[in-house]
Amino acid sequence: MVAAYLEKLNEQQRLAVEHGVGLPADKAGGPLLIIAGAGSGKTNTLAHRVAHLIVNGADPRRILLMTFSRRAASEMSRRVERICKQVLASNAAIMTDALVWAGTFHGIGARLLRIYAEQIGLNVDFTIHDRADSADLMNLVRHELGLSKTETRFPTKGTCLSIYSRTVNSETPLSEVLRNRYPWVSEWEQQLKQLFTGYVEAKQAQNILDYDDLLLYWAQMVGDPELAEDIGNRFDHILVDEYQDTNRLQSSVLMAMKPGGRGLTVVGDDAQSIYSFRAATVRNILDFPKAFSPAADVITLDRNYRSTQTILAAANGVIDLARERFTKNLWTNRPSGERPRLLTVKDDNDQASYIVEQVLANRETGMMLKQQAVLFRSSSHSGPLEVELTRRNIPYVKFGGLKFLDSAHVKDILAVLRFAQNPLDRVAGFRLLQMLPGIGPQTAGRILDTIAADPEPLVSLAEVPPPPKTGEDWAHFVELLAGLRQSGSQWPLEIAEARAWYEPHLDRIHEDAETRKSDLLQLEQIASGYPSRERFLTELTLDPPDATSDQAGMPLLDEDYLILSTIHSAKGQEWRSVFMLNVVDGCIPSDLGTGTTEDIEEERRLLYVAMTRAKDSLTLVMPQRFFTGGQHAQGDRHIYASRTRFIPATLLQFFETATWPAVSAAASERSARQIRIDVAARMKTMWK
DNA sequence: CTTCGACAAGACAGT
DNA sequence: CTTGTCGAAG
Repeated sequence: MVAAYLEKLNEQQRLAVEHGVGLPADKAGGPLLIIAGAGSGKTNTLAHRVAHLIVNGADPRRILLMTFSRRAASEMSRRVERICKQVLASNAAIMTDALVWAGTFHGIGARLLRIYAEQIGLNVDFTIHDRADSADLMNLVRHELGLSKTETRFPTKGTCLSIYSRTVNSETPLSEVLRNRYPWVSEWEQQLKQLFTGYVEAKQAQNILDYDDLLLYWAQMVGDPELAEDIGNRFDHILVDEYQDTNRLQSSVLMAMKPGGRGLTVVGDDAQSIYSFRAATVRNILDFPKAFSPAADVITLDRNYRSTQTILAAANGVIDLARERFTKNLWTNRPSGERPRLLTVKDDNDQASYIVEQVLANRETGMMLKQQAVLFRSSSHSGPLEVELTRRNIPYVKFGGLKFLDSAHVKDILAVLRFAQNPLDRVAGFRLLQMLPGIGPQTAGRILDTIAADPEPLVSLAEVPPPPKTGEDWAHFVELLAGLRQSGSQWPLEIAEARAWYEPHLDRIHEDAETRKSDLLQLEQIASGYPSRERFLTELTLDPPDATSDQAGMPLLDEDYLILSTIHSAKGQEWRSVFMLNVVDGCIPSDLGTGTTEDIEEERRLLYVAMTRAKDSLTLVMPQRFFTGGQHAQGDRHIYASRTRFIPATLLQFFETATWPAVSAAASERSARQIRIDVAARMKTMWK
């Protein structure tokens, strides 16, 4: 007999859901790997598995569910609740609300570290640095060590942090990382070691963890057998989504928590591995089964429910050419539709015009804007399209690229809060102090040194002699921080105080103060949703709002809007109609950093991921003239691009090739000429 | 000694 | 658009 809520699953999905549930105790809960192809109902299957566990008596508080983003975690919780409702009726909400351990690896790591802080000699009040803060700190150390003034150029702060991060996340010796990924900086190995030592010391002195530390400390923590057992025993079931995009460090953590693999389920698809630049390794998923004895069971979901037969055939064609393949091709029962379009246009302006025209035409046939998406390799590629959409008054939301939190004024306000939370945080303090007139790097550094020596840094701040040229502003600043230090319980109010203090400086520093002020109001709005300053800072750092929609002026949620997204941010999503920009060599594969074969292979998987997002209609657009980056908007540096190497002539059979606009080039040139105003004639009549 | 404004050269993807 | 460097001015 099959429970009603499992009836809609196919045979493989049901096997994955029921695996180990209801078996005799010694057989139950062995490790499980689910290879889930694109559109194979992965999220649904995982949600059913969680629900099935709960319905069969598992304690939801003892289930650890790790996903790639917070958004994915809350989506999963929602689905689990819906499924449980069919069985548990009104109790379902209570049960699934108890599903408290759902989040990203980093988020879960931060929570566990706060719980176990004392036992591992960590100050529980640590603050977390995001990528930019970490890079700034790296830069401070870099200057202190005199590495910024070397004869030949020392790598920039960003590169240094990337090297550090990769070394940590891939659990690989520095020399090897340099040899394989950064050969051009290998001469600096000794200096890098020195820099990284200084960086680690600085973090510890300032009570700061960076993203990598959340995993690294976690891994160290479970390296102790007693702690490993204690932490592992908190959870009866651990489920990990998107396993192909985890790195060595993450898999080490998992293996230490569940050495025998009991209660461990991982889900992923090696064909969709697109995060190796972040040290993710496809080996995790490939080596998972034999990491245990007896080996983990493997269940493959290869039936695609998303795309039409024709779209799937083209996507399969692309991934078939991959150098290494581990999973088989997807199949579907969905009927064939139109073949995907492979469209040639003149340049990126035409590309934008075409997409706007097509999107509007689709909407005429009843396809909401929300059911359509435009994907691109790199955030900057959507520029001309965004201009055109704005001009034609078409609402859109963009995922990926510049973040709300990356804008200077938002960082400034957050620095106020971070400094109040952790006065040892030099990056925040540096940023804050230098906002005051008359204070530069030197003075700021001296002040921070002085107060860091005091057990109550914020109290000693009041005793610092006011810098001569800062005037009134110094008193205001001291007053603000004294207030923030005391008003711990007045949480959402604090951010208003910080804003009130900041706005005069904002006016002084930035031209476009008004638009920035509305961003700050927005930030205050977001802040009011969190219970405390500490939670706000932690969660905002770990899970930044990921669409520009979170900024002021976003379309309301019930409005219709077009989706613009980088391919990376499109992971796990689907739309009826998908357009992809710049399907040309130099763009995909990107001409930056595509030295190695592995890099190229990853770009191929990116194209595959993009194509498999489409349900009914897929259009790949190829501008012949492609403007290269690194120049002003009006610059004219461009390349004559050719079709991406991932769609060689042998694959053209899967596509409908076309050119747009359909009219001849000469005709379009003429009509363009007619639209122009006759400036010369106007000049002649100007003085009459 | 320090700050500050002006100027010239790099940039991807994102927890 | 940011970051490093320069020279002028306090």
